[in-house]
Amino acid sequence: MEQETHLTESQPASPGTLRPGGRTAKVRRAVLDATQDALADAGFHALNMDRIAATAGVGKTTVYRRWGSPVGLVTDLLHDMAEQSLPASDTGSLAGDLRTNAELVRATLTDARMGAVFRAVIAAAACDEDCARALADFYRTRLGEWAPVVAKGAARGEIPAGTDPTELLRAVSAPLYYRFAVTREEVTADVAERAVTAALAAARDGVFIRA
Amino acid sequence: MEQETHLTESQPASPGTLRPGGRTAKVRRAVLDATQDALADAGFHALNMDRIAATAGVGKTTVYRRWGSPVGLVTDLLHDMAEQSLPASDTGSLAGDLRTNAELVRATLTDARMGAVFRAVIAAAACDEDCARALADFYRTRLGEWAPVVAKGAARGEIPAGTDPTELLRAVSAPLYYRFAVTREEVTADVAERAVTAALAAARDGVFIRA
DNA sequence: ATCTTAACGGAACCAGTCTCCCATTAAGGG
DNA sequence: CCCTTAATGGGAGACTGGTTCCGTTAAGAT
Repeated sequence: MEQETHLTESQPASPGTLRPGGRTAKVRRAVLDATQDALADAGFHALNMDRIAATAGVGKTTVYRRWGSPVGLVTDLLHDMAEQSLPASDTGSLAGDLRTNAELVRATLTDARMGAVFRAVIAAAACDEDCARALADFYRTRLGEWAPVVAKGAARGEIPAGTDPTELLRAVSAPLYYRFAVTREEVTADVAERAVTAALAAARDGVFIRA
Repeated sequence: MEQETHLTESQPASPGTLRPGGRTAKVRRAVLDATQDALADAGFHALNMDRIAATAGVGKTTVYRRWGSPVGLVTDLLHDMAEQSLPASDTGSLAGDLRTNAELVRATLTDARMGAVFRAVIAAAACDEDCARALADFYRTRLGEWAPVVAKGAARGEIPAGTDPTELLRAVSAPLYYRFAVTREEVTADVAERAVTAALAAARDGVFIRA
């Protein structure tokens, strides 16, 4: 809603888009870094615009003007995270690739810093629609990066043709995130392994064939 | 942390435990109802102790004293929700029972009121350890109620003996909650159906046999 | 090099939240 | 039925987080 506010005022565009040179970019970097730090060691509820401005070494007016609110910060952080994509693996077998994927997700969620960030992001998305959209985009991007892995597996005949790649990938991630965010159980290597095995078993049975 | 505060003071116990007669119980009921209403139509970020007190027709001091903070309210609401258990189904086949379970979860998450409550609860749990524990307890309870359904299915030979009941149930719920809380995709009947089919396929393959 | 103005930053200001104090009500025991 | 005291309730005051104003800095154009 802050976003809307200054758009409807006399401002021609949202700040940072018209003159995104050195200073503006530096400010954004500092603020997003500070945001991630804050989320990592205090969580979303403790996210405070004022403190972010202080640790980023930036005027708090700037933070309020450009991001508007704590969820605004998280939303932009999410956009930033979506931009820096990391490539999918290629172990030669679908099972191997999915195992790598699951292990990557597990490592991220288990990592003290990244785990806290993801927790915060999920909480923020539960509070705000814009943030929810950014989160959805983030995962759409991530799943899209891994989809070719599944397609190749299908081409090799490891799973039936017509299997929906992202559907299989979701099946791998779901048990990990479910434990991480909902039941708050520990996400062990065992859980990741079982997620892969289960998803593959279902895929072989043709459960994920696109309708 | 509020909880701790008045425990360490001169108070002998937390309020409401020593004299839980008519009034105290009535206050709790009113406050928890108001909390659920507030979560349903404004979300967790908008949860406000002051307003809760007003709509519950209760002094705000009472709300602060007994619950301390918004997460405190949600935590207690969660305990309350865990207490009112609803029984598992018995359609005669494991597939049927799991389908009922998945459909129940889907209906809950899709329902405007309950969906909002669950979203809020997940957000709150991401912010606070006590609340996280309460959430974990809630699901431990729920899964425990449905475990017999799986055991009976195993006894009937629909899935291998030694299958971990709650593990199978988690596999059914995970894709629904993953979409609901993480990727924020729509939780359709189709998704629920596929979750059941996939979980069953994996179970038949012995993926969920207890180590 | 100079100019225009987008974007930043400091400080005062305002508002909504929480806390504390003390009077009032009623639960549970005799 | 009465007494003790747990628990509630109203209101004043403090505090923190957010907003606005206006002067300053430097990006991008000429």
